[in-house]
Amino acid sequence: MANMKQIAKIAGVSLGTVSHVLNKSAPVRENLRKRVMDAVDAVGYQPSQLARGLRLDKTNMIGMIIPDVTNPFFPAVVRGAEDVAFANGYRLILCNTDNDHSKEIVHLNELRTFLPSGLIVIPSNFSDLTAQAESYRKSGTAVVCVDRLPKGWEGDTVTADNEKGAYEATSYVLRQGHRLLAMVMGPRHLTNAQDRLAGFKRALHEKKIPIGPEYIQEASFDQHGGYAKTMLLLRMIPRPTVIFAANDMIAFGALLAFREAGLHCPEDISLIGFDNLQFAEMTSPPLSSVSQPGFQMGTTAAQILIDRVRGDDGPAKHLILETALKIRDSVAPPSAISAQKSPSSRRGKLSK
Amino acid sequence: MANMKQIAKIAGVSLGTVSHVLNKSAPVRENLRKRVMDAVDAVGYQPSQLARGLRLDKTNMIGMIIPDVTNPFFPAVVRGAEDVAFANGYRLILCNTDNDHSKEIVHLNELRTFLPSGLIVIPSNFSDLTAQAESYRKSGTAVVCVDRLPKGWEGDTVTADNEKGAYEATSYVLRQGHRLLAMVMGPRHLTNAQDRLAGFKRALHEKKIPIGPEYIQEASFDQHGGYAKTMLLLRMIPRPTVIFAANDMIAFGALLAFREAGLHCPEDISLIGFDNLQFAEMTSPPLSSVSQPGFQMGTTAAQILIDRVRGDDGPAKHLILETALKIRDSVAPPSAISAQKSPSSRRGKLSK
DNA sequence: GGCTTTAGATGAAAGCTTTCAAATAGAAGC
DNA sequence: GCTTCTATTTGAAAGCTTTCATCTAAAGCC
Repeated sequence: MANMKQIAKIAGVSLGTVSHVLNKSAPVRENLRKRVMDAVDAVGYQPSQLARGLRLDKTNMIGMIIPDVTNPFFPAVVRGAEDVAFANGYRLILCNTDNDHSKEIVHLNELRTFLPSGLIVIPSNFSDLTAQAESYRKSGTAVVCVDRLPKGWEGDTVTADNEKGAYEATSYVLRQGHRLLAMVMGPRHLTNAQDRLAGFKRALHEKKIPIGPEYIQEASFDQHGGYAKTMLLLRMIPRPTVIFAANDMIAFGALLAFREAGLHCPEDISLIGFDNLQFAEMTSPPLSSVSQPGFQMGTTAAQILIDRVRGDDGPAKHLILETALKIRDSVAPPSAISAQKSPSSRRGKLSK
Repeated sequence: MANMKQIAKIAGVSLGTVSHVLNKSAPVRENLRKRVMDAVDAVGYQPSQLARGLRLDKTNMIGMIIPDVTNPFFPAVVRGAEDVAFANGYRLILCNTDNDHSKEIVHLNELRTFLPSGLIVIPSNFSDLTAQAESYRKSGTAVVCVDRLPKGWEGDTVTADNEKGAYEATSYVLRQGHRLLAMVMGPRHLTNAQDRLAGFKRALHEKKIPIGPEYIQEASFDQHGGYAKTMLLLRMIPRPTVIFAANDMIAFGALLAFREAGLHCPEDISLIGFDNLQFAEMTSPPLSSVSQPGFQMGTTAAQILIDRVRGDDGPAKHLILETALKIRDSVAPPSAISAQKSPSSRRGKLSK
């Protein structure tokens, strides 16, 4: 591959001049400039990002650390980030942690040696990011945290309005007449799971609807967790008339559980999810869900990052993006249930 | 960040010795080795990948170029690749092309300047990869092509057995008694689309079932394409009794079209997909589909790449991974259709 | 004990860029 | 035409690693 030295030779100028032309770091007379550019075009020269990074103490790379690309919510975030990164000349190094904070640490340590301009992180469980980010920032690398926050985090964040989204979803099922709600929440130590729970509770509280702690089940944010905990909930007496799944994967698991229990949704039991994955509209029944702007979370995070790289050193930013309730067919008024299937004994409890 | 010079100073040895200890590139007496390692541990030294890459003319990065992470089939491939890459000390730079070959070229040109060890590419439409890869290989960078092949490609490949998978799916619907088949194929210029079409045709040919060209519709590999072309097929007379969708996204589009046309699947019309996406089991009805080992395609590609980097210079490898037919509920015998809904006039044509 | 051999350790160079101090060329002024 | 600036241009150094030719010191041999 061609290097600047060769360009300099072809153009008959010094190394420094080539650099100045390329970076506009000093005025260069037009004729020289042209000779340099011609040489660049002639050999298709492209500067070595490695040498550049080494010299500048910073590369055009952005480390993107996420739990798992295979989890359907994350690709949109990644894509959003890649889009604005790419548009601004940055490239993404993708790292999966599997939510394992020791794997996260490995990535964090290794990424440092690439001198990335910044890091976009969806923290793992029990993430140690706060401490690590400190040292990153010291060396001038921006870190922005997306979707959920590690303990003690005070830096830039981009999250969805989980609390409000959950509140609205819950209010919606309440308006549909449900009074016996259950939630399959995400892992308690995850801030987004906490916020969704908080929104759920606020809506209930506001309408003075009591809920027993056994109607709030914790599960991992996946189909398996959703299935298992829904099974549990279905056996409770009285059985809840609606389940709020803390994300769509959990909701899909719930749907599986419904199917296995011989319950029809929404006739026998209603369900509402969170994330509004692409497939929510394809399920049976189409799943009502709180839409979360994954792509936009990615673009926003990347944009903040790039602003930081370019010198913005204002106070920490905390962007909270709006959610939107997508109503489909998985929630029906509970009256339908009682009318159709519930034993009257349960109806009594329901109406209380 | 600490560098080797500091380690050398702390350990009281020369720069070269530190390097030899770290890389085991020369024997070093135990006491010195220990002093070096202690110093390394003390400051938490990690070698600069940039300087290393610059010196070695090769980094531990692998460029992964795909159409779009947001397309549900690709994350598994990415994840598979990342897993074995990571396990072997390599890192992935993720690039989305949106199937735009000019964007692909930009990535290809830029990635070069990182001196990656290799490239794993799912080529874009009309990809120029063949020419570019030539020049990459000249500079010692391995390139392996996944899922589909660009024109004239002769290097390493990892693909699914698209032809056989499609053949088996088609044979299956044939065994179910269908005689009036239609296919919504993928873009004709994509090798995987071609292969799936070929398998489809082979199965028909083998059973001597004729098919009019209008029953084979070309669509982009997405929901929108599937929807539009299915709508077209539904209007044909006679109407096909089963649609083979060249991938699950197309199948989801078809399902949407069915719904809109007021047709029930599989009672009124059967459907079979390809990819066996995670969500195929959640659709209504659960979608029968040809399972493609996306994750394994990723791991295999990365493994081949790493073997190449480590010196394997044997002839080009062409790995073809097995597919498996996942039978769910979207295909039923056509008799049910005729019995239930078809006007008798159509039944006559069907039986021909 | 003196000399050869060899294992081990060292310092410098190279890989490619940016930047800074220093040098040069051209222009302006008289 | 010569001096003094100013506007450009230049060459070298630095950033961090690996590697190679050299050098040192210890071991082996007679």
